[in-house]
Amino acid sequence: MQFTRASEYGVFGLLNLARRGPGATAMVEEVGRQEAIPPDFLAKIFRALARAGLVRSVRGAGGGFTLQRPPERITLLEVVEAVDGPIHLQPCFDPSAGCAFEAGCALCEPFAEARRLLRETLARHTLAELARRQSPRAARLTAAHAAR
Amino acid sequence: MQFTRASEYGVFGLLNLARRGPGATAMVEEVGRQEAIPPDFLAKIFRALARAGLVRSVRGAGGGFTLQRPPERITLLEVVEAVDGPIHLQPCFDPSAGCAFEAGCALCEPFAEARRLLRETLARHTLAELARRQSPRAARLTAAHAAR
DNA sequence: TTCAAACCCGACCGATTCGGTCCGGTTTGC
DNA sequence: GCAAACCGGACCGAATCGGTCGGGTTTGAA
Repeated sequence: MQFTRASEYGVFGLLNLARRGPGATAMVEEVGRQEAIPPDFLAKIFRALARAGLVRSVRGAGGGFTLQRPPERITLLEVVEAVDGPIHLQPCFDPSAGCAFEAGCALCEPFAEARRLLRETLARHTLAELARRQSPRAARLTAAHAAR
Repeated sequence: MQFTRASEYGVFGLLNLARRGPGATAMVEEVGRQEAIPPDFLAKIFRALARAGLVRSVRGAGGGFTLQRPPERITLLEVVEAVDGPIHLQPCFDPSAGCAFEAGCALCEPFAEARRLLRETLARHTLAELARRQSPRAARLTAAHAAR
């Protein structure tokens, strides 16, 4: 019952872009280094974010990634769903599985409610808000390491 | 981002017990048949529920399982956490993993909030309430099958 | 006292997902 | 035309999921 590391990395990656200010472009390599995320993996994640329209890719030399929208208009929910796919708490909520919301299933309602609340909560937080109190991950990691 | 089938089965299994009335004992085999759950798998799940104190096992001939508490005092949250383990939305919330709630991590707060809400929502629903509108799963499945 | 019913524990298994890595291809700026 | 950067997808080892199975223990009843 967890989100994946990929979606977490996705958030960190986008926050890194957000901190650079409006319209800034950065390479995956650099973002990955600063956030302590394997660059090849982050590249894959950014491609998913690009497909979801959260980020724009600029190909060729001097290229990189830019936020497609201002960070106050990108929510945590959008990021995690772009990377992990839509949130379904129950196997049977996934339409590709067979459940079909059987009539008389008492579980559907509570889980649907929980799902709605979870998504609303994540949707309330924007990248702009998070960026305000988020330092680069690599710096935090070395700080934590030093503290031991 | 889902609960497992095992926790879903756990709820169905306990609801089956609840519908039998206070103090009733039933064998895994029978519950499994009525709820269309592989009995060996359900047995494993019931053992987890027994370890969590939600259910009491009676060994030997004529044995089976009984609810350890009245169904109005068993919540959905307890059942799913007994089977799936505690809910952690982020990898880093799991103390066995390495994260340690690094200072400056903007993600911790929103995810902690989401987790709290999710758990509260699941905790609001009791087996008694669910049982009131829950028919056995096998019956629902054959009904759904017939409808096609 | 013996037998069978029922749970207990843990090993195992195939399929899928996770977390990454890598490689060949394409686009672009210089 | 060359190098920089993204693109797509194949691949890989480890872990998890959804079960299954076999052998052991407890218990009631004949």
